[in-house]
Amino acid sequence: MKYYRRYEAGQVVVWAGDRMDFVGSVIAGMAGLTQQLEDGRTQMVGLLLPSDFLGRPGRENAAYTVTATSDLLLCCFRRKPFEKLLAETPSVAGRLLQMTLDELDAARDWLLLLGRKSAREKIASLLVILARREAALLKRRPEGRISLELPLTRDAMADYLGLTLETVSRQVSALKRDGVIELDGKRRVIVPLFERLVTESGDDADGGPLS
Amino acid sequence: MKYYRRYEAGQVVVWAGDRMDFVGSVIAGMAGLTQQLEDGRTQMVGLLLPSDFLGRPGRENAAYTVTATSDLLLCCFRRKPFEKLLAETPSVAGRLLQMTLDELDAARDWLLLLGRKSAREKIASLLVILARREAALLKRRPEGRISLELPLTRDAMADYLGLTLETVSRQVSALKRDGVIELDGKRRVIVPLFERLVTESGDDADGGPLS
DNA sequence: CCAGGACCTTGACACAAATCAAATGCCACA
DNA sequence: TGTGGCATTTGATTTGTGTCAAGGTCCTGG
Repeated sequence: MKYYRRYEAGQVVVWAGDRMDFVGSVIAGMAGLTQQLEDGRTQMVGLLLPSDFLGRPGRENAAYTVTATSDLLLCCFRRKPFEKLLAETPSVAGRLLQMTLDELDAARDWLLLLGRKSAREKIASLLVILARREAALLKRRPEGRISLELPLTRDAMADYLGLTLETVSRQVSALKRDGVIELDGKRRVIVPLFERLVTESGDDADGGPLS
Repeated sequence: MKYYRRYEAGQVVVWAGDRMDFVGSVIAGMAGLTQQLEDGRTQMVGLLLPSDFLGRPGRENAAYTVTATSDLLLCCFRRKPFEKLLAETPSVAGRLLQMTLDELDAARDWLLLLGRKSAREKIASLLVILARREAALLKRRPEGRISLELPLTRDAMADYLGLTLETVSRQVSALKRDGVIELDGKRRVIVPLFERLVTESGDDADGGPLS
């Protein structure tokens, strides 16, 4: 009933509209949920990091295209048995409800970002979120000097932030020039002072309790 | 345990951060969930229409400010008893999970709108959504000539669409000039051909099954 | 009937980000 | 050691939307 699936960076896990008869959760790596208009404009609408849930119980066909943005390891269950488990085990249903509500909150924060933030604030916000997510797995809170993995191409970042890849590149360069971040290769970012990055992100919320 | 609350257009139901010890569902009217950056930039992150659920079980304090955008009638339950009911009645929990998943899908469609659509497409999309929601309550599918209520000020529309109220006004005028819509007063919109409006909205999806 | 205010529309101009176009760096592989 | 391919950076220019400002419409209450 439980099994693993592995994908390389760039591989598609499922296409929007295709039948999907498993659900799963991310063990390692990162995946993006993507929507498109017919003329090709693309928006990433979800970022799946380790511990995130993939799939929707009670739905036959995937609503979004899921792509591995880095090498990805999923822990999967066949959908039907999982739905049975869900119906029979209130604690599992309750857990899934809480996770879904958290995702909804995250999506709503993202609405604020897409609707009202400048390009520079968007980039800073993305880095803040990745840092917080990474720290949360270790039950820590990011502060001071930190280093973080950026398992996304400029293009994927642009799709996530509602920008073009040129604008992403320019703003990353600008943040580097202003000393907010340093780059170690293309995919590792050093943040000399996390609090500075949070200021640049526009929202001064402290990231909430460590739940 | 169950009771009603009534609000006038413009009234605040709860402020973000305030204690909220009830949950509820919308009977009539419309409400908006709103987020803000400290410098005052505002983004509406949810639109509550009749049948929508308000509040989050297991959370003491409201995450968003809720404002009635038109006269509003809520059916409310005290939060604690509701949480007890939720824990004891799997069918209620299941129903709430489905509703939350639907809201998440709606939020994700909204991400695409905010990230990638032009101002004109945003306005058209909002009208399409309102028309579909109104029709769905009557188990119908909008087509041909339709008329719909617009229980939002230009300012609220701007907050929802990630635009300024001036741009909203200009684009509404442009859609009228191009014959896509007609106005009957400030708050009632006639759509001579719904399919045309859908084309203007950018996504050619047919709105899915009538579920 | 007029005054005041809330909401909306329109115009002129500014600016952030998109678009179009090269150039550069980097890595795998012959 | 070179070569081709790909992601990224940088530059020049355009454009859609924001900003600032003025004027209009409609409703309410004196």
